[in-house]
Amino acid sequence: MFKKFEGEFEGKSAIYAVNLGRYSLKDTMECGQCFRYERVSRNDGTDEYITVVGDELIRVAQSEPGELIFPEMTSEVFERVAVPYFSLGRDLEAVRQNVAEHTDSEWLRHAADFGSGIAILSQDPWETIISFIISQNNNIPRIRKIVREISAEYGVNLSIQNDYNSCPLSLIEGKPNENICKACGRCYTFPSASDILDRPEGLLPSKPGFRYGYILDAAEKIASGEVDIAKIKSENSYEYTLETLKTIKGIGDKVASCAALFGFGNLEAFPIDVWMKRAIDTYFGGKLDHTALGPYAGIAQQYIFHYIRNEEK
DNA sequence: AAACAGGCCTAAA
DNA sequence: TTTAGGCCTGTT
Repeated sequence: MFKKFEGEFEGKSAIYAVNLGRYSLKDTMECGQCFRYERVSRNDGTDEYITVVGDELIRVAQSEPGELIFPEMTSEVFERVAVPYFSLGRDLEAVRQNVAEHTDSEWLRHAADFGSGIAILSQDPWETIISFIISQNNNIPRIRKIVREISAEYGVNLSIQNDYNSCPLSLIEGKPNENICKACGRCYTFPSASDILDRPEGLLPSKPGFRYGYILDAAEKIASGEVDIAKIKSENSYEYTLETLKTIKGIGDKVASCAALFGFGNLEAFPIDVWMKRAIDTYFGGKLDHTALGPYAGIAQQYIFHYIRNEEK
């Protein structure tokens, strides 16, 4: 189990989380499960990630194995936001082992070892739904751009509100500036469903294309309660999550299973996209029964995805 | 410049 | 029940 202690970082108070095993901040943030982070190179050669989780602007860096630093964070925010979001309580080695026990594939066991530093983030379900609607027939840089622009259009600028000096451009400019921040767009909260319904045309500048109607349908069904996020959570059933989400226009198996895995904590969810199809064809003889992979099948999916994208090439 | 990008919808067999 | 086109936009 990880340990927390309060310390200093660059002359300011910070939270340290240690004893995190093989936790890899880079692999966790960049394996494709989230779209709202910014990587900033620090003077000491390490990378810092800046992201917005709910109403909190989060800075985090990994300076050495098994240790994360959260600069300018209070203990309260750490416990309430960072621990669940970054899934710090999960024993990653136990997950890797569980996946290894559920497969005969030597290749998968190797991929699991390679990706054992990946943690599944606990992202906001609504934001996850919209993000993965946007992801369809799209590439990652553009997904990130659209999500960022929607946030800047509707959201609250936490950089200014909290008087942080932590957004990438403000570090250069000296302090947050409304105009610069609007152009940067990286420190804004994500809008609620009703924010979008109040002014749907605010989506247009980000050019979501044919996904525009899908986003609106999701906003309508969720704002009206026709799709009830709290109920999906309390049911805690992968099947129920999938079937409910798929009533939203523009959500099929792939998008629904991504939202289930990354937003609702259904760790047995196994999203199958073009990359997974290729991997299954190449390494599993064209068929893979993911239900046999156990309670962490979704993490096995991340191992596979991460491996083929980072090791093979 | 045609094809493709971490899909889904609709229409037609 | 399965299959083919089309779809916004941006990039190569």
